[in-house]
Amino acid sequence: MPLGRTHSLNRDFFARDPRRVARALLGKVLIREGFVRLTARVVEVEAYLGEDDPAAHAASGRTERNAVLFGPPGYAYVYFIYGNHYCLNVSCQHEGKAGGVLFRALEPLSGIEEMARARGIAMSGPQDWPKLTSGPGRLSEAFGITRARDNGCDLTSAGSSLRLGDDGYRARGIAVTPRIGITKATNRPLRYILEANRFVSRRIKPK
DNA sequence: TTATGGATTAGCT
DNA sequence: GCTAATCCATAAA
Repeated sequence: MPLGRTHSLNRDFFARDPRRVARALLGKVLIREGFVRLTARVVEVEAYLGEDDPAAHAASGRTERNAVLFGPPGYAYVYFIYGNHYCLNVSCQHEGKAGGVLFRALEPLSGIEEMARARGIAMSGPQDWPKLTSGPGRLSEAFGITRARDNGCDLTSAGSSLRLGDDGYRARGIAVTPRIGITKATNRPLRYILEANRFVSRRIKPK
C-alpha cells in the first residue's frame, strides 16, 4: 500500500507537553530513507515527562546518555536496554526542559520485505506482520535504528534518513492506559494507543 | 573499581 | 505464564 504525499512535522509540533505530543503522534508516519524506503504508521506511544516523572530517564537530571531529552524538540533519543534492544524516542519541550515520547508499536505500510530481513524472520503472510514492528525493540530492529546511527538525529528534517511525516490520516479511537514494563509511577495514564489497531502490543499491564 | 538492574524479547511450559 | 539472555549507564564504594 503506497503512501501518498507526506509533509514533515515541524519543530513546534514537539515543543510542548509530551502528553500532547504523544496523542498527536498517533496516526503519523515514521520514515526511513534507504535503498528501499520504509514507512509505518504510529499506533502506540508513551509519554515520559521531565524530572518530576520517576519512570523517565530524565528523572535524575541530565547525563551524557539522556542529553538529547534536554535539548531542542524533535530529535531522536535512542537508548540500549536489556543487553539486546534499542528503543526510539523523540525529544519534546523547549531546549533545557526534558521530555520525550517513546515509540512502542507501528503498523507497517511499505518496505515490509526489508523489515522482515532486518528482523531476521520469515514472513508467510500478513498474519506475521505484527512480529515486525509491534514492540519498541522490534520496531527499532525493523528500521535499523541504533544509538550510534540515530541518536541525536533531527526527525523533523526532510534531509534526515529517519524522520516523521503526516500523510493526512486522521487518528480515530484513541485510548489511554498506564505505561508498560516500568517499575516506577506505574499507574499514571501516559500510554496512548489506537484501540482497534491489531499492531498495538497486547501485553497486559503488570502490577 | 565493582555491582546492579532495566521504557524487552523469544522460547518454553 | 515464566524466565534466561545480555550490555551498559548509573550508583555505590
